[in-house]
Amino acid sequence: MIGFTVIASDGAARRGRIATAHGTIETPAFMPVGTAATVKAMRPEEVAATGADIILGNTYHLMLRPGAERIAALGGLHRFMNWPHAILTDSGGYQVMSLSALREINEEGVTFRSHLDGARMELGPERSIAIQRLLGADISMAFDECTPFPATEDEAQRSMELSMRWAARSKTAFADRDGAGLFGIVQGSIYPALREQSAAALKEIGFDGYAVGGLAVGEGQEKMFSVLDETVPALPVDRPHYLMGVGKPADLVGAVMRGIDMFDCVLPTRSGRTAQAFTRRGQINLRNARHGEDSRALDEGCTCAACTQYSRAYLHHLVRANEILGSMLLTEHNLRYYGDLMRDLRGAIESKALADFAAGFAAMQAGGDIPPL
RNA sequence: GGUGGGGUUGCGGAGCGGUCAAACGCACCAGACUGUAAAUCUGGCGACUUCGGUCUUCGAAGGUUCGAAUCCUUCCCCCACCA
Repeated sequence: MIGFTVIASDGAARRGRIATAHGTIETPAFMPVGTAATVKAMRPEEVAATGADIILGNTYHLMLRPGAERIAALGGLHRFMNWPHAILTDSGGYQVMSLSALREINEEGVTFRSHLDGARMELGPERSIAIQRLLGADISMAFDECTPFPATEDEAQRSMELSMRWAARSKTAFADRDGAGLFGIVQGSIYPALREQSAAALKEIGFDGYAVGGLAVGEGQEKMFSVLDETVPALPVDRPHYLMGVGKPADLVGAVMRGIDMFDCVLPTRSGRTAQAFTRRGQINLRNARHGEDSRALDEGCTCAACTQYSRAYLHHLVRANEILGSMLLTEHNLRYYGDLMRDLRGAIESKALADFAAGFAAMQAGGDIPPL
């Protein structure tokens, strides 16, 4: 059981708090992704300093290496990776899609061939929940299939219904405890009727929070928003709403306005390693030659180390030279930018100024980067 | 001075009579990344182009041939070993 309190709202947007065994999560919240028990290129204290109250871990990756039992024996994931704050673990459902070439799916669950060494292993609702318990997750996710896109309505329905049966088994397998919760995941691709059925099925089972999955998989922002418009109102208002795997800054703003409270996405961390910076003026590729002699800050409105202590020219050099510090600084900046964006969204909701904030945000993003020197 | 090996599109390096504007790697110019098989992947990379082609390139200059980066001659450089 985890607590959730809505302390302010603005339109469909909510400003809330989630209470877990490892601290409070201020929502709307962005959760950096730490798949393999590390937010890549970042030390945990640096991750926390970007404003993150909670990060993600991954059932599939951690069961392969180093193994859930080993992590449990070493005191759990929080202690293992030295992250004292909250952790949400993904169930492995995303890997059902992303590793589709390496798995077979049936009613019972999924048989994976390890991407590391080819070994066969089974993962289903019961095992996934057990692993998340061993890891010590504050928020566990129901085992689901992230429906690929595009999917016909028939395919989406079969996939969603399987996920709903798995959701019920996940709930049964979950041992409720103080400060820890289990979230269900709405599927149904881009079909409103399926989304509605899925939400109803989950509500019937009863979860501590409700996630929207199977989005940002190629359908486009407009379609994603329209699915949210139809889906979020069908979710219990007194429980957190989590949009899985999303997204770009503009996706977050639009989704918050539609009632989403939590996000996770690899974009800020992965892009940090591929020279892409998210800034108040939009996306910037630090690899581009135009930054080579630019002594200005990456984002003049940002207080992170990359922006206050280093120039674009230096970041460009680090990236070109393939230096690890480049990945570190850009990841830190991206996470800080995401953290700042969420902080500002929370403030805007509190002061009922979200629409204005969103307009200002869009104008800044559309304005583009500062002109080259 | 002698013997041998070599000079290829920014660099390294294939090619050794036609299918060569010339493999591949790097560098360079861009693009993509959305519950992480990702410090990854994709495209471009002589010039011009009405996108079908046209033109100029493989140290230099001559030559052989229907045709030369590839064969011959001379010259200019480089490397290794021997004096």
